[in-house]
Amino acid sequence: MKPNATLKQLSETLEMSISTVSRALKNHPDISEATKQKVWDLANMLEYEPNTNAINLRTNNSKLFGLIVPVISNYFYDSLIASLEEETRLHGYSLLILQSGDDSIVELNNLKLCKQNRVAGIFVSVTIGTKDIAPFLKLADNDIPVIFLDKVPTQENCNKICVGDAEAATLAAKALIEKNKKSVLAFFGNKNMSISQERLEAFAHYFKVNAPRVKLQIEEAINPSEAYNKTLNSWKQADAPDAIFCMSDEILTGVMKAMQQLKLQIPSEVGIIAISNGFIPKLYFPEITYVETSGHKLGKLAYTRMVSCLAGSGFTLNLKVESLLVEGGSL
Amino acid sequence: MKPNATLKQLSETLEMSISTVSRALKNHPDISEATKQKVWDLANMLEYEPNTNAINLRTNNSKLFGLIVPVISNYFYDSLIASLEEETRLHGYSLLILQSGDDSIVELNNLKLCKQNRVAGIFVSVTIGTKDIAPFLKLADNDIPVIFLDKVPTQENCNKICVGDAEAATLAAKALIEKNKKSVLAFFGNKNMSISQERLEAFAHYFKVNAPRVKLQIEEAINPSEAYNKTLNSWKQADAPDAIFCMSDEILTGVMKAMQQLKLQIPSEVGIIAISNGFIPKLYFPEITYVETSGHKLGKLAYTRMVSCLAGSGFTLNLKVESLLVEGGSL
DNA sequence: ATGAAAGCGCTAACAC
DNA sequence: GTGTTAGCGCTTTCAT
Repeated sequence: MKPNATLKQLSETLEMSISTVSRALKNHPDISEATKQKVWDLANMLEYEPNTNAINLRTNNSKLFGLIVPVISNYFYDSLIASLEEETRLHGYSLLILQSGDDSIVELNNLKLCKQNRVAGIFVSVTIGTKDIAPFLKLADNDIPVIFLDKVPTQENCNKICVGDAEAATLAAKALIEKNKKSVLAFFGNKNMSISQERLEAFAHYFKVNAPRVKLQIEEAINPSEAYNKTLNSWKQADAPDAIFCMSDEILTGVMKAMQQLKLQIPSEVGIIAISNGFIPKLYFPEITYVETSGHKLGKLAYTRMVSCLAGSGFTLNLKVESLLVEGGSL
Repeated sequence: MKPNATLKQLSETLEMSISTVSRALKNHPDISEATKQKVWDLANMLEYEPNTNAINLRTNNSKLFGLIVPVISNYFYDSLIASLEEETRLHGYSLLILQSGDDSIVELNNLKLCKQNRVAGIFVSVTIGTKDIAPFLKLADNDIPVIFLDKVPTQENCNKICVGDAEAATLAAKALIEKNKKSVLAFFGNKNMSISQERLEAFAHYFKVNAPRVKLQIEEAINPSEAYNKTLNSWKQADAPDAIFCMSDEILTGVMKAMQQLKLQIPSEVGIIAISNGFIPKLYFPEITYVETSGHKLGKLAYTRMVSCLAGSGFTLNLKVESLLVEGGSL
């Protein structure tokens, strides 16, 4: 067990003061080239690595962000996380990633962990059961920015970055109408989630205004198998739909499984469109037409917003990442 | 900007010494109940949170592990990471997750970050280009265990946890033979990766020994579209295979896209079997039969091994997570 | 150009 | 049962 090298150790063997060594290592202009050289040589030889804990303690700030998400392994979050991790790392920060498992108690514990680690800022995608966001907002007192991502609270006075739910749903509705679909089976997720509500409202509204005669069958599907079963049921009825809209990848997978079972031809017998991150739609033939809601873009945007907040942006902002239609061959 | 509460602050307003406060907060038996009560009350009121940096500095150890992976967003890693994060967190540790982007320079930088943060141990899945693992092995000098995961180096003298490549491939081969398949198209990934080599070798060997008359067509597919194209090509030939083996999810997605395009009936016209984490196979109808290589199990096993190492297990170990056949309806 | 010294927040050995 | 003290590794002000 060889302990890590320290400034003290370097200073002793070099017979210099700790401050000189410290300055040399950060290329302080006051230090002579000769001294720097000696210091660097020994530091390299001993594989000196500065102790982040000591630095953070001394300087009272850290290059660490916290990220709290319901779960890492998910159609959407994995790309969001990947993007956020990369963005922070490339800017000299690290990311402490914590899963809440969609449990608000765990979420609060994770928040505590972030505080104890004196993170410089927090990104959080709240659980479905998070009612009280006061614990998060209180961080503002300590100048710790909090950026809510994707699953955001309904309150107004906070920084939020989300997918443009209404915009995405509207784009999908528009595409369906343009393809002249007459009977659309539309799946939305858990009714209690704002994401479902907003997508549903915008979707239904667009049809009402622009194509009131299209038959709209709205269904709730809280998981793939529910989407699967409800799709199969629809084809047991007399008048099957000529298009299906899937609010999420989760739903899309269930629907597509049913499509395969029913051996339906896409798009000739039935058109499919989804709102998605883009990975799942590309698994099928033909590839599914989808409105992209990019986790990657969301991560980048969130980081940018964090930087502004750190720089002292006083107000709160509600940002949306733009959606766009990606044509597959399914509609 | 309200700074965080400190022991000093508490001790001053309570007119006690810092050590008393510190002891009270950790329920040291020496401290009277009355004192503890007072301390806790104030601590709660002021939302005192111990400063992890100070603790780590003082105690010279941290409750932090590092995890270095090529990429977070991946068929396999996301579940591995999720499992590892959960496991560590439930045991009081945090996980610093770093992506190398499959770049060995970045990987080395990430390693440095881990050192600077004085992590208690490191999990790493090396990049495809990582030749020299000396920088990792050197951590043993500092009593920092290193556990290689999944993508492991070929050297022997290190702790490795991987999927049982040979076992998984053998199980798949066995299943194909039992189903009496006569002509198998088998896809393997990048030939330079040990994972491909080991799976291929075991697979081919099992056929050679147990069913030498089965026609085996071995193909390399380094991404989904290559698997897709080569599958399409196979059906342009006169004698199409009666089964396809996919070494990975990545390959499976390409193959299945081709299946849909060719409108082949599974399993009547062609049987499919894959080695997979389990998510992708369940997207299709019928669900794909696969040999499970679980990222979840791998994560748990890795954590367990880390604990042993921390407890002083001197030797190195090469552990494999068991594979098992999961029957879908595709074979 | 270099050094001395204080102090970040905390723990723990040693007093009493 | 509580207080005193030293020190973890580092930065930074103030001297020289």
